Amino acid sequence: MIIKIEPASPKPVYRQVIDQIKYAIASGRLREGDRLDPIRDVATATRINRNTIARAYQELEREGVIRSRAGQGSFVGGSGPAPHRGQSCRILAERIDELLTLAHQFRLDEDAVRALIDERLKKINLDKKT
Amino acid sequence: MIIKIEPASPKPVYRQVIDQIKYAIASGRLREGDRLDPIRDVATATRINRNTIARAYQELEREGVIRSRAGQGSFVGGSGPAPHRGQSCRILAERIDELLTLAHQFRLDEDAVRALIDERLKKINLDKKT
Amino acid sequence: MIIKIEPASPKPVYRQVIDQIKYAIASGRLREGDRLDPIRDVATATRINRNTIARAYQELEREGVIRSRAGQGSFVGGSGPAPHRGQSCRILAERIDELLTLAHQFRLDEDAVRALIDERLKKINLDKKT
Amino acid sequence: MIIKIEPASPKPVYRQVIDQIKYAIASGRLREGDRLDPIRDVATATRINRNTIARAYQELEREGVIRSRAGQGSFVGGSGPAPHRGQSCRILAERIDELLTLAHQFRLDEDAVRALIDERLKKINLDKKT
DNA sequence: GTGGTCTAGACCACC
DNA sequence: GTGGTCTAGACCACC
Repeated sequence: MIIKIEPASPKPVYRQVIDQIKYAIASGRLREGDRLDPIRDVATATRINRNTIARAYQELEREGVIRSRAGQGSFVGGSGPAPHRGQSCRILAERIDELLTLAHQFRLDEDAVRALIDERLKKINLDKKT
Repeated sequence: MIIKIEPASPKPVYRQVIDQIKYAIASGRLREGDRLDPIRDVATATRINRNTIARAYQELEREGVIRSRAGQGSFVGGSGPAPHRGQSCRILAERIDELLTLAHQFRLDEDAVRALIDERLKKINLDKKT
Repeated sequence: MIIKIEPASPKPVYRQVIDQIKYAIASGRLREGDRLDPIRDVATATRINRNTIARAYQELEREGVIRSRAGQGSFVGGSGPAPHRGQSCRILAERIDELLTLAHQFRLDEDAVRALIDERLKKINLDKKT
Repeated sequence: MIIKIEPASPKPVYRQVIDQIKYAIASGRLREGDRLDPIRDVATATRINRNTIARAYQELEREGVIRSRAGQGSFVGGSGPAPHRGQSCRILAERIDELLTLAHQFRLDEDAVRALIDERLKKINLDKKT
Protein backbone atom coordinates (compact mmCIF):
# COMPACT_ATOMS: atom_id res chain seq x y z
CA MET A 1 0.00 0.00 0.00
CA ILE A 2 1.31 3.41 -0.96
CA ILE A 3 0.96 6.33 1.39
CA LYS A 4 1.34 9.81 -0.01
CA ILE A 5 2.29 12.62 2.32
CA GLU A 6 1.52 16.26 1.59
CA PRO A 7 4.07 18.07 3.74
CA ALA A 8 2.51 21.45 3.01
CA SER A 9 -0.91 20.34 4.19
CA PRO A 10 -2.27 21.86 7.36
CA LYS A 11 -3.15 18.31 8.41
CA PRO A 12 -0.37 16.85 10.60
CA VAL A 13 1.60 14.09 8.94
CA TYR A 14 0.56 11.41 11.42
CA ARG A 15 -3.10 12.33 10.77
CA GLN A 16 -2.53 11.94 7.05
CA VAL A 17 -1.14 8.46 7.63
CA ILE A 18 -4.05 7.49 9.87
CA ASP A 19 -6.66 8.80 7.46
CA GLN A 20 -5.14 7.06 4.47
CA ILE A 21 -4.97 3.71 6.21
CA LYS A 22 -8.54 4.08 7.43
CA TYR A 23 -9.59 5.00 3.90
CA ALA A 24 -7.82 1.95 2.51
CA ILE A 25 -9.75 -0.22 4.95
CA ALA A 26 -13.05 1.49 4.20
CA SER A 27 -12.51 1.05 0.47
CA GLY A 28 -11.58 -2.60 0.82
CA ARG A 29 -7.99 -2.18 -0.31
CA LEU A 30 -7.02 -3.44 3.12
CA ARG A 31 -9.15 -6.21 4.60
CA GLU A 32 -9.58 -7.79 8.01
CA GLY A 33 -6.43 -9.71 8.85
CA ASP A 34 -4.24 -8.07 6.21
CA ARG A 35 -0.77 -7.18 7.32
CA LEU A 36 0.14 -3.49 7.19
CA ASP A 37 3.45 -2.40 5.73
CA PRO A 38 6.09 -2.34 8.46
CA ILE A 39 6.67 1.05 10.03
CA ARG A 40 10.24 1.06 8.73
CA ASP A 41 9.14 0.58 5.13
CA VAL A 42 6.51 3.26 5.27
CA ALA A 43 9.02 5.62 6.85
CA THR A 44 11.62 5.15 4.12
CA ALA A 45 9.05 5.23 1.32
CA THR A 46 7.49 8.46 2.56
CA ARG A 47 10.76 9.95 3.85
CA ILE A 48 8.96 10.63 7.12
CA ASN A 49 10.52 10.04 10.51
CA ARG A 50 9.88 6.53 11.81
CA ASN A 51 8.52 7.91 15.09
CA THR A 52 5.79 9.76 13.26
CA ILE A 53 4.65 6.61 11.46
CA ALA A 54 4.87 4.68 14.72
CA ARG A 55 2.66 7.23 16.35
CA ALA A 56 0.05 6.84 13.63
CA TYR A 57 0.03 3.07 14.10
CA GLN A 58 -0.30 3.48 17.85
CA GLU A 59 -3.26 5.77 17.42
CA LEU A 60 -4.87 3.29 15.04
CA GLU A 61 -4.38 0.55 17.59
CA ARG A 62 -5.81 2.69 20.37
CA GLU A 63 -8.90 3.16 18.18
CA GLY A 64 -9.13 -0.59 17.65
CA VAL A 65 -8.63 -0.34 13.90
CA ILE A 66 -5.47 -2.44 13.82
CA ARG A 67 -3.65 -4.80 16.14
CA SER A 68 0.13 -4.75 16.50
CA ARG A 69 2.21 -7.60 17.83
CA ALA A 70 5.91 -7.11 18.52
CA GLY A 71 8.02 -9.03 16.06
CA GLN A 72 5.09 -9.91 13.86
CA GLY A 73 3.78 -6.65 12.56
CA SER A 74 0.47 -4.85 12.47
CA PHE A 75 -2.76 -6.31 11.17
CA VAL A 76 -6.11 -4.92 10.17
CA GLY A 77 -8.75 -5.99 12.58
CA GLY A 78 -11.07 -4.32 14.96
CA SER A 79 -11.04 -6.15 18.24
CA GLY A 80 -13.30 -3.50 19.67
CA PRO A 81 -17.06 -3.89 19.97
CA ALA A 82 -19.26 -2.34 17.31
CA PRO A 83 -20.04 1.20 18.39
CA HIS A 84 -23.54 2.19 19.48
CA ARG A 85 -25.60 2.94 16.39
CA GLY A 86 -27.31 5.93 17.96
CA GLN A 87 -24.05 7.52 19.01
CA SER A 88 -22.49 6.82 15.61
CA CYS A 89 -25.33 8.55 13.85
CA ARG A 90 -25.15 11.53 16.14
CA ILE A 91 -21.43 11.98 15.48
CA LEU A 92 -21.85 11.48 11.77
CA ALA A 93 -24.79 13.87 11.62
CA GLU A 94 -22.61 16.54 13.18
CA ARG A 95 -19.94 15.92 10.59
CA ILE A 96 -22.49 16.11 7.81
CA ASP A 97 -23.79 19.41 9.13
CA GLU A 98 -20.26 20.77 9.13
CA LEU A 99 -19.88 19.59 5.57
CA LEU A 100 -23.07 21.26 4.40
CA THR A 101 -22.10 24.44 6.21
CA LEU A 102 -18.72 24.45 4.53
CA ALA A 103 -20.34 23.86 1.16
CA HIS A 104 -22.57 26.87 1.73
CA GLN A 105 -19.54 28.95 2.63
CA PHE A 106 -18.02 27.87 -0.67
CA ARG A 107 -21.22 28.87 -2.47
CA LEU A 108 -21.85 25.31 -3.62
CA ASP A 109 -25.53 24.43 -3.83
CA GLU A 110 -27.21 21.22 -2.78
CA ASP A 111 -26.91 19.62 -6.20
CA ALA A 112 -23.18 20.23 -6.34
CA VAL A 113 -22.76 18.67 -2.91
CA ARG A 114 -24.85 15.67 -3.85
CA ALA A 115 -22.83 15.23 -7.03
CA LEU A 116 -19.60 15.36 -5.09
CA ILE A 117 -20.84 12.85 -2.56
CA ASP A 118 -21.93 10.48 -5.34
CA GLU A 119 -18.55 10.83 -6.98
CA ARG A 120 -16.68 10.00 -3.79
CA LEU A 121 -18.99 7.10 -3.02
CA LYS A 122 -18.42 5.71 -6.49
CA LYS A 123 -14.68 6.03 -6.05
CA ILE A 124 -14.61 4.33 -2.67
CA ASN A 125 -16.85 1.54 -4.00
CA LEU A 126 -14.64 0.65 -6.94
CA ASP A 127 -12.38 -1.64 -4.93
CA LYS A 128 -15.03 -2.84 -2.55
CA LYS A 129 -16.91 -4.62 -5.34
CA THR A 130 -13.89 -6.53 -6.61
CA MET B 1 -30.27 33.26 18.07
CA ILE B 2 -29.56 30.60 20.66
CA ILE B 3 -26.13 29.03 20.96
CA LYS B 4 -25.77 25.78 22.85
CA ILE B 5 -22.41 24.78 24.25
CA GLU B 6 -21.43 21.18 24.95
CA PRO B 7 -18.75 21.56 27.62
CA ALA B 8 -17.84 17.87 27.43
CA SER B 9 -17.21 17.99 23.69
CA PRO B 10 -13.63 17.60 22.46
CA LYS B 11 -14.40 20.52 20.14
CA PRO B 12 -13.18 23.76 21.73
CA VAL B 13 -15.93 26.09 22.88
CA TYR B 14 -14.99 28.87 20.49
CA ARG B 15 -15.13 26.37 17.59
CA GLN B 16 -18.60 25.32 18.67
CA VAL B 17 -19.70 28.94 18.58
CA ILE B 18 -18.17 29.43 15.13
CA ASP B 19 -19.79 26.30 13.73
CA GLN B 20 -23.21 27.13 15.08
CA ILE B 21 -23.16 30.63 13.65
CA LYS B 22 -21.98 29.32 10.29
CA TYR B 23 -24.73 26.73 10.39
CA ALA B 24 -27.30 29.42 11.15
CA ILE B 25 -26.12 31.32 8.09
CA ALA B 26 -26.09 28.22 5.89
CA SER B 27 -29.62 27.35 6.97
CA GLY B 28 -30.90 30.85 6.40
CA ARG B 29 -31.66 31.60 10.05
CA LEU B 30 -29.13 34.40 9.76
CA ARG B 31 -29.08 36.33 6.51
CA GLU B 32 -26.73 38.79 4.85
CA GLY B 33 -26.78 42.02 6.80
CA ASP B 34 -28.39 40.57 9.92
CA ARG B 35 -26.95 41.74 13.20
CA LEU B 36 -25.47 39.09 15.44
CA ASP B 37 -26.17 39.08 19.13
CA PRO B 38 -23.60 41.24 20.92
CA ILE B 39 -20.64 39.35 22.32
CA ARG B 40 -21.62 40.21 25.87
CA ASP B 41 -25.14 38.86 25.44
CA VAL B 42 -23.94 35.57 24.00
CA ALA B 43 -21.44 35.30 26.83
CA THR B 44 -24.01 35.71 29.58
CA ALA B 45 -26.57 33.49 27.84
CA THR B 46 -24.07 30.66 27.35
CA ARG B 47 -22.21 31.30 30.63
CA ILE B 48 -19.05 31.35 28.55
CA ASN B 49 -16.39 33.98 29.08
CA ARG B 50 -16.69 37.09 26.95
CA ASN B 51 -13.18 36.60 25.57
CA THR B 52 -14.03 33.19 24.22
CA ILE B 53 -17.06 34.52 22.36
CA ALA B 54 -14.99 37.47 21.12
CA ARG B 55 -12.44 35.05 19.77
CA ALA B 56 -15.12 33.19 17.82
CA TYR B 57 -16.42 36.45 16.34
CA GLN B 58 -12.91 37.51 15.37
CA GLU B 59 -12.22 34.22 13.68
CA LEU B 60 -15.48 34.55 11.76
CA GLU B 61 -14.48 38.03 10.67
CA ARG B 62 -11.04 36.86 9.54
CA GLU B 63 -12.80 34.24 7.44
CA GLY B 64 -14.98 36.95 5.94
CA VAL B 65 -18.20 35.45 7.29
CA ILE B 66 -19.15 38.44 9.42
CA ARG B 67 -18.04 42.03 9.79
CA SER B 68 -17.61 43.64 13.18
CA ARG B 69 -17.42 47.29 13.97
CA ALA B 70 -16.72 48.56 17.47
CA GLY B 71 -19.64 50.55 18.70
CA GLN B 72 -22.01 49.13 16.14
CA GLY B 73 -21.97 45.38 16.42
CA SER B 74 -21.31 42.40 14.19
CA PHE B 75 -23.16 41.70 10.96
CA VAL B 76 -23.49 38.77 8.62
CA GLY B 77 -21.76 39.22 5.34
CA GLY B 78 -18.65 40.71 3.95
CA SER B 79 -18.83 37.90 1.49
CA GLY B 80 -15.49 38.77 -0.09
CA PRO B 81 -14.38 37.10 -3.29
CA ALA B 82 -15.98 33.78 -4.14
CA PRO B 83 -13.50 30.95 -3.54
CA HIS B 84 -12.10 29.01 -6.48
CA ARG B 85 -14.59 26.30 -7.41
CA GLY B 86 -11.92 23.71 -8.12
CA GLN B 87 -10.21 24.27 -4.81
CA SER B 88 -13.52 24.24 -2.95
CA CYS B 89 -14.42 20.88 -4.47
CA ARG B 90 -11.05 19.43 -3.60
CA ILE B 91 -11.36 20.45 0.04
CA LEU B 92 -14.94 19.22 0.22
CA ALA B 93 -14.05 15.92 -1.46
CA GLU B 94 -11.44 15.34 1.22
CA ARG B 95 -14.00 16.01 3.92
CA ILE B 96 -16.45 13.62 2.28
CA ASP B 97 -13.82 10.89 2.12
CA GLU B 98 -13.18 11.34 5.83
CA LEU B 99 -16.90 11.10 6.42
CA LEU B 100 -17.27 7.88 4.46
CA THR B 101 -14.24 6.43 6.20
CA LEU B 102 -15.70 7.27 9.58
CA ALA B 103 -19.02 5.73 8.58
CA HIS B 104 -17.25 2.51 7.63
CA GLN B 105 -15.46 2.53 10.95
CA PHE B 106 -18.87 2.79 12.59
CA ARG B 107 -20.08 -0.18 10.50
CA LEU B 108 -22.66 1.97 8.74
CA ASP B 109 -23.28 0.99 5.13
CA GLU B 110 -23.80 3.24 2.15
CA ASP B 111 -27.57 3.32 2.48
CA ALA B 112 -27.38 4.41 6.10
CA VAL B 113 -24.99 7.20 5.18
CA ARG B 114 -27.20 8.35 2.32
CA ALA B 115 -30.21 8.34 4.61
CA LEU B 116 -28.37 10.40 7.18
CA ILE B 117 -27.23 12.90 4.56
CA ASP B 118 -30.76 13.24 3.23
CA GLU B 119 -32.04 13.80 6.75
CA ARG B 120 -29.51 16.55 7.44
CA LEU B 121 -30.14 18.19 4.09
CA LYS B 122 -33.87 18.19 4.78
CA LYS B 123 -33.28 19.74 8.18
CA ILE B 124 -31.00 22.50 6.90
CA ASN B 125 -33.44 23.25 4.11
CA LEU B 126 -36.47 23.71 6.35
CA ASP B 127 -35.68 27.34 7.19
CA LYS B 128 -34.15 28.17 3.85
CA LYS B 129 -37.45 27.75 2.05
CA THR B 130 -39.40 29.97 4.40
CA MET C 1 -15.94 64.42 -7.33
CA ILE C 2 -17.31 60.90 -7.39
CA ILE C 3 -16.83 58.62 -4.41
CA LYS C 4 -17.28 54.91 -4.92
CA ILE C 5 -18.11 52.75 -1.93
CA GLU C 6 -17.39 49.03 -1.80
CA PRO C 7 -19.80 47.82 0.86
CA ALA C 8 -18.29 44.34 0.89
CA SER C 9 -14.80 45.66 1.57
CA PRO C 10 -13.24 44.93 4.93
CA LYS C 11 -12.33 48.63 5.05
CA PRO C 12 -14.96 50.60 6.98
CA VAL C 13 -17.04 52.91 4.81
CA TYR C 14 -15.86 56.10 6.49
CA ARG C 15 -12.25 55.00 5.88
CA GLN C 16 -13.03 54.49 2.22
CA VAL C 17 -14.38 58.02 2.02
CA ILE C 18 -11.34 59.46 3.79
CA ASP C 19 -8.89 57.57 1.62
CA GLN C 20 -10.58 58.56 -1.61
CA ILE C 21 -10.64 62.23 -0.72
CA LYS C 22 -7.00 62.11 0.33
CA TYR C 23 -6.16 60.35 -2.90
CA ALA C 24 -7.99 63.00 -4.89
CA ILE C 25 -5.92 65.65 -3.16
CA ALA C 26 -2.67 63.75 -3.68
CA SER C 27 -3.42 63.30 -7.36
CA GLY C 28 -4.34 66.94 -7.84
CA ARG C 29 -7.98 66.34 -8.64
CA LEU C 30 -8.74 68.40 -5.56
CA ARG C 31 -6.52 71.39 -4.92
CA GLU C 32 -5.90 73.76 -2.03
CA GLY C 33 -8.99 75.86 -1.49
CA ASP C 34 -11.31 73.68 -3.55
CA ARG C 35 -14.72 73.15 -2.07
CA LEU C 36 -15.65 69.56 -1.24
CA ASP C 37 -19.04 68.20 -2.21
CA PRO C 38 -21.52 68.84 0.60
CA ILE C 39 -22.01 65.93 2.98
CA ARG C 40 -25.67 65.67 1.92
CA ASP C 41 -24.79 65.24 -1.75
CA VAL C 42 -22.13 62.62 -1.09
CA ALA C 43 -24.56 60.75 1.13
CA THR C 44 -27.32 60.60 -1.47
CA ALA C 45 -24.91 59.79 -4.30
CA THR C 46 -23.31 56.92 -2.42
CA ARG C 47 -26.50 55.85 -0.61
CA ILE C 48 -24.50 55.94 2.60
CA ASN C 49 -25.87 57.36 5.84
CA ARG C 50 -25.15 61.08 6.22
CA ASN C 51 -23.61 60.52 9.65
CA THR C 52 -20.98 58.24 8.18
CA ILE C 53 -19.95 60.84 5.62
CA ALA C 54 -19.98 63.51 8.28
CA ARG C 55 -17.66 61.38 10.38
CA ALA C 56 -15.23 61.07 7.52
CA TYR C 57 -15.19 64.84 7.03
CA GLN C 58 -14.64 65.35 10.73
CA GLU C 59 -11.70 62.99 10.73
CA LEU C 60 -10.21 64.79 7.72
CA GLU C 61 -10.55 68.07 9.54
CA ARG C 62 -8.96 66.66 12.68
CA GLU C 63 -6.01 65.61 10.51
CA GLY C 64 -5.79 69.10 9.07
CA VAL C 65 -6.53 67.97 5.53
CA ILE C 66 -9.68 70.03 5.12
CA ARG C 67 -11.37 72.91 6.89
CA SER C 68 -15.10 73.04 7.46
CA ARG C 69 -17.08 76.17 8.16
CA ALA C 70 -20.71 75.92 9.14
CA GLY C 71 -23.00 77.21 6.43
CA GLN C 72 -20.20 77.49 3.91
CA GLY C 73 -18.96 73.96 3.38
CA SER C 74 -15.66 72.14 3.57
CA PHE C 75 -12.51 73.19 1.77
CA VAL C 76 -9.23 71.55 0.96
CA GLY C 77 -6.47 73.13 2.88
CA GLY C 78 -4.03 72.04 5.44
CA SER C 79 -3.83 74.63 8.14
CA GLY C 80 -1.50 72.38 10.05
CA PRO C 81 2.27 72.75 10.06
CA ALA C 82 4.34 70.58 7.74
CA PRO C 83 5.16 67.37 9.59
CA HIS C 84 8.70 66.60 10.70
CA ARG C 85 10.56 65.08 7.76
CA GLY C 86 12.39 62.54 9.89
CA GLN C 87 9.21 61.29 11.49
CA SER C 88 7.43 61.18 8.13
CA CYS C 89 10.16 59.05 6.65
CA ARG C 90 10.11 56.69 9.59
CA ILE C 91 6.37 56.14 9.30
CA LEU C 92 6.56 55.75 5.55
CA ALA C 93 9.49 53.34 5.80
CA GLU C 94 7.42 51.15 8.07
CA ARG C 95 4.58 51.17 5.58
CA ILE C 96 6.96 50.28 2.77
CA ASP C 97 8.37 47.37 4.76
CA GLU C 98 4.85 46.09 5.30
CA LEU C 99 4.24 46.42 1.58
CA LEU C 100 7.35 44.46 0.65
CA THR C 101 6.51 41.81 3.21
CA LEU C 102 3.03 41.44 1.80
CA ALA C 103 4.43 41.19 -1.71
CA HIS C 104 6.72 38.39 -0.58
CA GLN C 105 3.76 36.61 0.97
CA PHE C 106 2.02 36.91 -2.39
CA ARG C 107 5.09 35.46 -4.11
CA LEU C 108 5.66 38.64 -6.10
CA ASP C 109 9.31 39.40 -6.74
CA GLU C 110 11.05 42.76 -6.57
CA ASP C 111 10.54 43.50 -10.26
CA ALA C 112 6.81 42.90 -10.03
CA VAL C 113 6.58 45.23 -7.04
CA ARG C 114 8.61 47.92 -8.81
CA ALA C 115 6.41 47.62 -11.87
CA LEU C 116 3.30 47.97 -9.77
CA ILE C 117 4.67 51.02 -7.98
CA ASP C 118 5.59 52.63 -11.29
CA GLU C 119 2.13 51.95 -12.60
CA ARG C 120 0.44 53.55 -9.59
CA LEU C 121 2.80 56.51 -9.67
CA LYS C 122 2.03 57.05 -13.33
CA LYS C 123 -1.68 56.89 -12.61
CA ILE C 124 -1.54 59.37 -9.74
CA ASN C 125 0.60 61.71 -11.81
CA LEU C 126 -1.77 61.92 -14.76
CA ASP C 127 -3.90 64.66 -13.23
CA LYS C 128 -1.09 66.36 -11.38
CA LYS C 129 0.63 67.40 -14.62
CA THR C 130 -2.42 69.03 -16.14
CA MET D 1 15.48 35.98 16.35
CA ILE D 2 14.92 39.22 18.24
CA ILE D 3 11.49 40.84 18.35
CA LYS D 4 11.22 44.43 19.44
CA ILE D 5 7.94 45.77 20.76
CA GLU D 6 7.00 49.44 20.66
CA PRO D 7 4.46 49.73 23.48
CA ALA D 8 3.56 53.28 22.48
CA SER D 9 2.69 52.29 18.91
CA PRO D 10 -0.94 52.40 17.86
CA LYS D 11 -0.31 49.02 16.24
CA PRO D 12 -1.43 46.25 18.63
CA VAL D 13 1.39 44.23 20.15
CA TYR D 14 0.32 40.96 18.55
CA ARG D 15 0.27 42.71 15.14
CA GLN D 16 3.81 43.95 15.72
CA VAL D 17 4.91 40.40 16.43
CA ILE D 18 3.18 39.12 13.29
CA ASP D 19 4.69 41.81 11.07
CA GLN D 20 8.20 41.29 12.39
CA ILE D 21 8.08 37.55 11.84
CA LYS D 22 6.69 38.04 8.34
CA TYR D 23 9.43 40.54 7.65
CA ALA D 24 12.06 38.10 8.88
CA ILE D 25 10.71 35.53 6.44
CA ALA D 26 10.53 38.02 3.56
CA SER D 27 14.12 39.09 4.19
CA GLY D 28 15.37 35.54 4.41
CA ARG D 29 16.35 35.70 8.06
CA LEU D 30 13.84 32.94 8.61
CA ARG D 31 13.60 30.29 5.93
CA GLU D 32 11.17 27.51 5.05
CA GLY D 33 11.36 24.85 7.71
CA ASP D 34 13.14 26.97 10.29
CA ARG D 35 11.90 26.64 13.82
CA LEU D 36 10.55 29.77 15.45
CA ASP D 37 11.46 30.64 19.00
CA PRO D 38 9.01 28.99 21.39
CA ILE D 39 6.13 31.19 22.47
CA ARG D 40 7.34 31.20 26.06
CA ASP D 41 10.82 32.37 25.11
CA VAL D 42 9.52 35.23 23.01
CA ALA D 43 7.18 36.19 25.83
CA THR D 44 9.92 36.42 28.45
CA ALA D 45 12.34 38.14 26.09
CA THR D 46 9.84 40.80 25.09
CA ARG D 47 8.16 40.97 28.52
CA ILE D 48 4.87 40.45 26.72
CA ASN D 49 2.27 38.06 28.03
CA ARG D 50 2.45 34.53 26.67
CA ASN D 51 -1.13 34.69 25.43
CA THR D 52 -0.39 37.67 23.25
CA ILE D 53 2.53 35.91 21.57
CA ALA D 54 0.42 32.77 21.21
CA ARG D 55 -2.23 34.83 19.48
CA ALA D 56 0.31 36.14 16.99
CA TYR D 57 1.53 32.61 16.24
CA GLN D 58 -2.02 31.38 15.79
CA GLU D 59 -2.83 34.17 13.39
CA LEU D 60 0.33 33.36 11.42
CA GLU D 61 -0.72 29.74 11.25
CA ARG D 62 -4.23 30.63 10.08
CA GLU D 63 -2.62 32.66 7.31
CA GLY D 64 -0.50 29.65 6.35
CA VAL D 65 2.78 31.40 7.13
CA ILE D 66 3.86 29.00 9.85
CA ARG D 67 2.80 25.60 11.13
CA SER D 68 2.58 24.86 14.84
CA ARG D 69 2.46 21.50 16.49
CA ALA D 70 2.00 21.12 20.24
CA GLY D 71 5.01 19.45 21.72
CA GLN D 72 7.19 20.22 18.73
CA GLY D 73 7.16 23.92 18.13
CA SER D 74 6.35 26.28 15.29
CA PHE D 75 7.98 26.17 11.89
CA VAL D 76 8.17 28.46 8.90
CA GLY D 77 6.25 27.24 5.91
CA GLY D 78 3.03 25.58 5.09
CA SER D 79 3.08 27.72 2.00
CA GLY D 80 -0.35 26.55 0.91
CA PRO D 81 -1.68 27.41 -2.50
CA ALA D 82 -0.17 30.42 -4.23
CA PRO D 83 -2.65 33.29 -4.17
CA HIS D 84 -4.24 34.48 -7.39
CA ARG D 85 -1.81 36.87 -9.09
CA GLY D 86 -4.52 39.24 -10.26
CA GLN D 87 -6.02 39.50 -6.81
CA SER D 88 -2.61 39.95 -5.21
CA CYS D 89 -1.82 42.84 -7.52
CA ARG D 90 -5.15 44.50 -6.82
CA ILE D 91 -4.60 44.36 -3.07
CA LEU D 92 -1.03 45.56 -3.41
CA ALA D 93 -2.03 48.38 -5.76
CA GLU D 94 -4.48 49.61 -3.17
CA ARG D 95 -1.76 49.57 -0.54
CA ILE D 96 0.58 51.46 -2.83
CA ASP D 97 -2.05 54.12 -3.48
CA GLU D 98 -2.46 54.57 0.26
CA LEU D 99 1.30 54.89 0.55
CA LEU D 100 1.53 57.55 -2.13
CA THR D 101 -1.38 59.42 -0.61
CA LEU D 102 0.30 59.39 2.77
CA ALA D 103 3.54 60.59 1.25
CA HIS D 104 1.71 63.51 -0.34
CA GLN D 105 0.12 64.33 3.00
CA PHE D 106 3.65 64.42 4.44
CA ARG D 107 4.71 66.79 1.64
CA LEU D 108 7.19 64.26 0.28
CA ASP D 109 7.58 64.33 -3.49
CA GLU D 110 7.92 61.42 -5.86
CA ASP D 111 11.71 61.38 -5.75
CA ALA D 112 11.75 61.19 -1.98
CA VAL D 113 9.31 58.29 -2.06
CA ARG D 114 11.33 56.47 -4.69
CA ALA D 115 14.49 56.97 -2.65
CA LEU D 116 12.79 55.60 0.44
CA ILE D 117 11.49 52.58 -1.43
CA ASP D 118 14.96 51.89 -2.84
CA GLU D 119 16.43 52.16 0.64
CA ARG D 120 13.96 49.68 2.11
CA LEU D 121 14.39 47.29 -0.79
CA LYS D 122 18.15 47.42 -0.35
CA LYS D 123 17.77 46.73 3.36
CA ILE D 124 15.43 43.78 2.90
CA ASN D 125 17.71 42.37 0.23
CA LEU D 126 20.87 42.43 2.35
CA ASP D 127 20.16 39.10 4.05
CA LYS D 128 18.42 37.51 1.09
CA LYS D 129 21.61 37.50 -0.96
CA THR D 130 23.75 35.87 1.69
C1' DG E 1 9.34 20.79 27.11
C1' DT E 2 5.63 22.38 23.16
C1' DG E 3 1.39 24.93 21.62
C1' DG E 4 -3.96 25.37 22.66
C1' DT E 5 -7.89 26.74 25.41
C1' DC E 6 -10.33 29.19 28.86
C1' DT E 7 -11.37 32.40 32.67
C1' DA E 8 -11.56 36.79 35.16
C1' DG E 9 -10.78 41.18 35.06
C1' DA E 10 -8.91 45.42 33.18
C1' DC E 11 -8.60 49.29 29.92
C1' DC E 12 -9.24 51.16 25.23
C1' DA E 13 -11.50 53.50 21.11
C1' DC E 14 -15.56 54.36 18.97
C1' DC E 15 -20.72 55.21 19.12
C1' DG F 1 -23.60 50.65 24.54
C1' DT F 2 -20.14 48.09 20.83
C1' DG F 3 -15.97 45.17 19.70
C1' DG F 4 -10.58 44.97 20.50
C1' DT F 5 -6.49 44.26 23.24
C1' DC F 6 -3.82 42.70 27.02
C1' DT F 7 -2.50 40.49 31.41
C1' DA F 8 -2.16 36.83 34.87
C1' DG F 9 -2.89 32.53 35.88
C1' DA F 10 -4.84 27.99 35.17
C1' DC F 11 -5.31 23.45 32.96
C1' DC F 12 -4.95 20.54 28.81
C1' DA F 13 -2.92 17.23 25.26
C1' DC F 14 1.01 15.86 23.14
C1' DC F 15 6.19 15.01 23.17
